[in-house]
Amino acid sequence: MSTEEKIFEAAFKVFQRKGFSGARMQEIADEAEINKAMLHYFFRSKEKLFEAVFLNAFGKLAPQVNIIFNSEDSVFAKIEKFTQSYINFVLEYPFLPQFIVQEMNNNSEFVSKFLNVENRPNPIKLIAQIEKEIELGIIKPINPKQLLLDIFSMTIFSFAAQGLVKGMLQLTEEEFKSLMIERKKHISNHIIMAIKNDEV
Amino acid sequence: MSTEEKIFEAAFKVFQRKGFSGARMQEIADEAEINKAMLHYFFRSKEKLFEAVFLNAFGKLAPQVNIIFNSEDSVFAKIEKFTQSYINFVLEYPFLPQFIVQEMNNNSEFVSKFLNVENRPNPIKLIAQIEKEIELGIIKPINPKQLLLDIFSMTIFSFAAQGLVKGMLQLTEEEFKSLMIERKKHISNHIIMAIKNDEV
DNA sequence: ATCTTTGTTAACCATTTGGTTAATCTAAAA
DNA sequence: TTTTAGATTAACCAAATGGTTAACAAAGAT
Repeated sequence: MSTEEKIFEAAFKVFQRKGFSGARMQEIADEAEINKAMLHYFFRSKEKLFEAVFLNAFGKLAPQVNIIFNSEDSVFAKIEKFTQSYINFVLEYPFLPQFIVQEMNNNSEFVSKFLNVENRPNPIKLIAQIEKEIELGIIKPINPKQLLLDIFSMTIFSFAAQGLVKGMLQLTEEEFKSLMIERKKHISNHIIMAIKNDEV
Repeated sequence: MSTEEKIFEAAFKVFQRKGFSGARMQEIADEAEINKAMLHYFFRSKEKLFEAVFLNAFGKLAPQVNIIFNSEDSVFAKIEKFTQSYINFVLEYPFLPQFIVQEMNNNSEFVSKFLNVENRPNPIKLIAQIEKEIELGIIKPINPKQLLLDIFSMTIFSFAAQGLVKGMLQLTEEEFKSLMIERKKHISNHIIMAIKNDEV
């Protein structure tokens, strides 16, 4: 592994567990087992290094989301696929959601950058599709934005607020993980149950 | 307002928008329009000041939650009351959820302290009640912890991940707020719709 | 063989930051 | 009126922190 890669991976870890302002350049250097000057040699500044890490983290999630959101599937199928694949993915990077949510809250300057990235999660097509399926009587009348919030809330929250969730429900790491695995099926069931139009 | 109160309120603001490691003692002093030495005169250290602020923030939410969770209402009524009152409250302190979630993720040392606080949100009684109502055929079979996660996710997420939500849905402050007001009714409708047992 | 580019290190630097101190002020108690 | 206890300030301090530099090593290129 090249020095640059070592730095990047170390920064990825440290920024994730400490956030931007909590992270220390020296700690990243130690984690990477290289001299601190190398951080600046390859990435110029803490901001640039963070930006690289954040963009990479964001870039891991966004395309997945878009592929599903913009496919030809029905809304129900999209909900199933999204929740399943999102949780599967995130179980391997359990601190990504926390990290992204936190830094999008704290660094509003950054936010605007990523909103203009072409591959950002873009729900407009899905919103239109929801409206259509409501007209067709497949889905109960609902504000599509609320539905989107429901989907994101139910999938992302448990990971983004891990500390709170584990604390409140008194969960060990193991219990949390198996609850999340169960949750994969639960979420889509729950949402579809709530919005399916049963009227004849 | 006493100097101590001024400091506390300023710290409340600054910690909320910057987090523990992002906040600066000087910034808090400036916000309070007092000399920085007064912070240490009244609160000894940054940690102690933060602890006071965090405990207070947490204490604003926890009792409300418990009163509702441990009342004699039905589960459906509790869900309605909780989502309504939580969102009402949080609309006045829109950055509290973000703050609590973030710091419970970042300062695991703190977490244990608040878990032992007597007034912490304690869902065991509600869990038992959910199990009972499932047996009675009022609620569909469901893991009560998943239902709790659903409730918390749907109410807290939009506030805790405001940056992400506003960014993704391209919402102005106004639009966000009115969406949250609409959400007050939406959440309980949605959840009850999903878990109500319609079988005869 | 030597020159040049790239990688690497230790020591160093300026600034920031949490925290302290000693002097001063204020107001109430004695 | 004098004492005294708490409140307030400016100046100061040591440690931490992001960042730089100059010397040096390694590896290609000529």
